[in-house]
Formats: sequence, C-alpha cells, structure tokens
Amino acid sequence: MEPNTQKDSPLFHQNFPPLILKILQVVDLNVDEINTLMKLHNHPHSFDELTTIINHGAIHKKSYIVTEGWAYRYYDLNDGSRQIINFYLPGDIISPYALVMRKTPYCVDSITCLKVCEFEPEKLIELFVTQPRLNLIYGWLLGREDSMMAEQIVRNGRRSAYKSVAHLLLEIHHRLRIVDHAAEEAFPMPIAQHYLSNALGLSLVHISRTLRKLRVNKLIAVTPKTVSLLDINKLKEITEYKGYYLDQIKDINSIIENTMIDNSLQTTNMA
Amino acid sequence: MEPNTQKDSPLFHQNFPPLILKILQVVDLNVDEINTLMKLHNHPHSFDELTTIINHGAIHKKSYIVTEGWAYRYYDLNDGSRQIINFYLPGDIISPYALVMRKTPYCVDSITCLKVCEFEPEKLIELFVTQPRLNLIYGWLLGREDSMMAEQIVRNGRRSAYKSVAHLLLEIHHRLRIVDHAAEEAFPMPIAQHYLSNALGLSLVHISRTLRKLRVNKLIAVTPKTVSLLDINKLKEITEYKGYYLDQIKDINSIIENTMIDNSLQTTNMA
DNA sequence: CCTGCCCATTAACTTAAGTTAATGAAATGC
DNA sequence: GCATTTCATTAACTTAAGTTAATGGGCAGG
Repeated sequence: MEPNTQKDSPLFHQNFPPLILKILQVVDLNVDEINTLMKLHNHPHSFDELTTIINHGAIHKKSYIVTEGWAYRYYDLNDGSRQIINFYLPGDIISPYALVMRKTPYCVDSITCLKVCEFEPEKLIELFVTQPRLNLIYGWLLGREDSMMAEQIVRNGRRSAYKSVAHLLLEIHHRLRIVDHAAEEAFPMPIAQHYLSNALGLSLVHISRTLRKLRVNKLIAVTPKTVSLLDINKLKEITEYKGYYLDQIKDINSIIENTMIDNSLQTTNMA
Repeated sequence: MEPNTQKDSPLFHQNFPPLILKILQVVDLNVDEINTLMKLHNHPHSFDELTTIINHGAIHKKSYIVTEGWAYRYYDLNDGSRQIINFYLPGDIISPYALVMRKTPYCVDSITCLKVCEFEPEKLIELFVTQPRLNLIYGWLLGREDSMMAEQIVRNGRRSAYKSVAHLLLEIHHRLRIVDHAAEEAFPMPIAQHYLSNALGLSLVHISRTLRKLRVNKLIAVTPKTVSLLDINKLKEITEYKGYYLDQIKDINSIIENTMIDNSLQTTNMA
C-alpha cells in the first residue's frame, strides 16, 4: 500500500490500491494524478467485521475508500426487514456525496473485516481544482454507481429470483475482477445467504432454493467461501447481463482540450 | 434555507425555471450564479408525448433540463417487461453524467409533451471552474438522485404493493411541490396506471386493486389526471416516508471557506 | 469431548401478487 | 352519429415466493 510511482516497474499494478486499479482500467493517469490519488489513501483505518460504519441520520463527515473487504449500504423498515441498496467492494467509495449531502439517509455496515482509507470530503475540492481530469474521473465513479443502482432496480423489479441471483453474482464477479480480486470464473464470496436475500428482496429460504437450482443446472458451484461460475456465457445469456456500464468512459483528454478556456490556472501544485 | 422577501414574492417564483427554484429551496444564489444557471437554459426544445429522447446504447451527447412535463428512464427485458428506473419531473436533469459516461445503458421516453433546455455537458466544466459553488450544487443534485434511486430500491425490494404505491405518490407529490407544481395535498398526475406498474415492478391489475384499496381507505382520491392525498400524515406513517433526502444540503459557503484555509495549511497538515 | 450457535437445506403449507379474460368508461377518429 | 382504441376495473384462477418449522453440518469455546 506504500506509494510507489515507478510506472515502469513490473510490479506497478500490484502495488496500487484497488481504486487506482479500477480507474486505470478505463483511463491512463499521469504521475501527478497518481500522487494525488495516493494522498487520498493517507489515512488507513480498519473496521471489524459486522460493524456499523455510518449510521442512519448521522451528519456526513468522512468518506472512505475501501481497500480490502466487503461492506454494504442498507435501510431497515419498521417490520424488521432490511433492504440492501448496494455492496461496497475493494476500490469503492463509501459516502461519495459526503461533501454536500447533510444527513445520511442510510446505514453502512462492514461484512468482513474492512480496510479503508478515510479522507475528508473537502479534500475533493482542492483535488478538483488542481487536477481537472480527476474531477471528471470522480464524476465517472459517480456515474458508474448510478448505473449499478439502476441495475439493482431492474433486478428487483422485473427479474425472477433465478435470474436475479445469477445476475447479481455476475456483477459481483465482474466488479471484483476489475480490481484483481477474482479468478476468471470464481471469486471469494464471504457473505452469507441472508445478504443475498436482503439485497434481492427475497426470503432466505427462497435464496437457498434458487441457489440449488443454479447448482443443479450446473451453472454455479458454491463452497462455504467461494462461488464458481461454471458457464459464464450461458449465465450472461439467461440473465441478459450486459456489463458495459462498469468499464466505459468518454475520452477525457479530448473533453478537456475542447473546453479548456483558461489553462493558465492549471499550474502543478505538488510538493 | 432562510426565507427572504424577494424569494417569497410571487413574481420571483414565476420567473425562474424549476431547476433554479429547486436549488433555491436549499441554498441562496447570487446574481452571477443565477445568470450562469440561466445560460444553461439557452436552448429550449420540445418533445412530443411518448417520444424516445435517449436510446439504449447510444453515445451520450447532450444533457437536458426539464422545464415542463414528465419523462422516465427505463430498461426493457427480452420477455417484453419494462422496468422504470426513475421519473423526470420539472427541474430534473436528464443524462446528468453525459459529460463522462460513454454509452447510455438505458432509454428515456417522454410521457407528456416535454419542454426541456438542452445543454452541452462540456459546458459544465467551465461552469465549475468559474463558479465553485455551482460545482458543489451540481454534486448535490447528483447526491439527491442517488437517494431517490436508493428509495426506489427499498420500495421495490421490501415494501408491499400497498405501501409501495403510497410511498411513490408521496415522493412525487413532494418533488412536484418543491418546484411549485403541486397543491398542498393534490397534484396533476398525467400518467396512466401502467407507468406505476412498470415503476414498482407490479402487474397492471394489481396496481388497480391497490389504488382501489387506498381509495376505499380514504387515503387518496383519483380523477383521470389528478391525485389527491386525503391524509398525508397517515400516508407518511403507513409508508414510513421520510422525505428529508430531497431537501437538505450542507452549508456550502462554510465548505468553501474551510477548504481555502485548508489549502494554505496543506503543506504542514500531513506527513 | 460435548454444547451451543450459526447457517444452509428441505418439506409442507400459505399468501401476495401474477395471469387471463370479460366488461365498462372515456377519449379519439371518421 | 357510430366505430375504434385505450385505459381502468373486477372476478376467477394460478403461481412464484413467503412462512414456519424441522433437520443437519460446521465450528468455536469451555
């Protein structure tokens, strides 16, 4: 996790935190930008498993970059049921809107032991002013979140349990793979079935039934902490999975070149 | 947030487009900022009802500010079913991520005749550079969208049809009211029941049954193009409606002031 | 080693919501 | 004026998913 900006080193990729890996999937970063992003990683912190990180109704204070482990955002209803809104995997930002939103309408809990880097959302402002490309990249991260939530809405609204479960597994696999946390057709899945149930709005029993069906159909294999996707192409076909919302971005340089009216402000500020 | 005399004058309200009204609900704008926002409204355009505005898979080119009418974003599945992701009402921005996202994974169609103001997403960059407060306000608009989508996920995942329908009606009423398009307990609803059905992931028949139940319980009244909320407090209680995600923001001025101070201390403040 | 807890599985039964279809009520068109 | 279409309603029936509950496998802790 120590900064290492030797871009030519063969270990280059291995040394970067997952957020930077994720960004490098879609756009090149220069040394300045990497340094700036590394600075956001200056305050590592660790949460135990099953710990509340952000509480419903609290004032937004910090943002967190996940570097290791799983967490999730959820909302509890009065009847005791819980709806998971999204999962946070390595490379994701918890509370990306902390800069402007006052109160968090939702809770965030860790699932596994969670390693994060805490940053003050106000840091984003100076980051954006000095590095306009990073401003756009941050916007891309937000747009990507928007697409993932839209997918979650489609899953919950109009897909059968069978397709829903398969679709979510495909997405998690895809997201983990982008940050080098999954093999070609398997990934570590440290979450119990009740998380799937609360994410997909289904009962625990029905999740169990549905996973069995997927196992019987030789589409997945599950061991206590791993999921294997045995036939990714068939899974994608069945679920109509289209993952392109996860790894596409516009050509950032041409956007900036075409619009920069006043480049003179853009002096490098690195110390 | 503070009422000021100018803001309460009827003339004041009539003259601004709904996006500005929405922003003025949570933060004061100076003349410069209002002028900048007005410039974004320089290219009015009109779409007929039931027209596709953005097509699945197309390259993002334009963004649109809705000034009048309703539209919605959706995704169609192979079996012919459609899931509505969100509605666009006056004051909303269609394609707010067009600046960075390449292809739209979803479609947007008008419901009624739709008046919009088209703007090039690249315009946002110079706007942000010259008006940092507007940069934050744009971020707030995105964070608000995020909250609304989270609510949509909770509705579809863990609420009964009865609560789901009531909750959506409350939210639409709240949103319309913010931009002066709704009375205290009634609003024009130009959308047929199949939109509700596709938004909530329920069948058309079940929407009809559910609306009847709400009518019988004297909670709503419906005429062809209007919905009346007969007992808002009871509706809020039943559905656990908490609308604060729609109209809260941090104190933008203090964010900016604090960051300028941080800037000057930046070299000493980290190691 | 047992004890207890968590989690997954399976079966039996229930229910909320889906489906199909018939009817009516408006709105639209000729 | 009537014909056509669209939309809402209601009833009868079906089904996917929920509920309850019993069973068993791991595994942590004494």
